[in-house]
Amino acid sequence: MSRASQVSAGRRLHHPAREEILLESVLSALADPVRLRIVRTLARSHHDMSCVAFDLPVSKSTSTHHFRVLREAGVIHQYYEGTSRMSRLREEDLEARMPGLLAAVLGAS
Amino acid sequence: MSRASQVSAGRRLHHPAREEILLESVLSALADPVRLRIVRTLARSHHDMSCVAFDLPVSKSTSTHHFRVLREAGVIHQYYEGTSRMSRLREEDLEARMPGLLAAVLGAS
DNA sequence: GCCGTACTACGATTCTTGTCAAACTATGAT
DNA sequence: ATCATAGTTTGACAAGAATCGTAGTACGGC
Repeated sequence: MSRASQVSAGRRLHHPAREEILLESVLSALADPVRLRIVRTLARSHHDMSCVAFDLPVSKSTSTHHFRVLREAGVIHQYYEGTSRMSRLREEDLEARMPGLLAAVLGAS
Repeated sequence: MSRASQVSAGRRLHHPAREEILLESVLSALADPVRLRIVRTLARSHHDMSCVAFDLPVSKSTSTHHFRVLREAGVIHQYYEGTSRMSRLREEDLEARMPGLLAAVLGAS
């Protein structure tokens, strides 16, 4: 395979465009305790985080699953940096599509 | 059975107290299309509605199920009026527990 | 090239959820 | 008492979601 491919097979990450982010998908994504924890941690940290930095109470493969759900719902953006996969909240996109939602979720008890 | 029981057996409705309303349960409750529709309809109507008034695309028993999920999550309050079961949004309780959430959900595209 | 780290993909399992139909209960009207 | 209306309950089923372990891939360093 040519060197033209910047990212090797199996390393492409799908993200919905801003307009494709759906309320229901976001709500489902946030309705899980593990994923809520990920989102809260990301919001507190103020910088992108690799998956290992989260210390989640589930196995690695389950972690991967939850990050994928968040990414495909449009809640987080992920990109590779070396062997790590970095995550950050898509705050602006979420604010544009459902104003106040993220703040309300993060602010709730 | 004595006349002391105001509401006959099988007609008692459990509602969580305000402090018992949990973010995760509310998010799960709102993450379903049928239930979101119920909530939006209630929010628009500005008065309590009986279940029949919703015209949902599901069977009666499925309706019952969805109203129960909303009630047990603390999203709606229900009470009997004749043979009807009336519903209303618990807007104040939701606002107290997770400020801005309901507005954000209702306001989203 | 080889190794370790970080993550992915697959398959299996188990749990939960949405759905329905059928039978039942409660209420109000006749 | 009978009936119609409105909703409940139960039991079943299918689909989906969360979980795991194992095996695999990608990258960086040696």
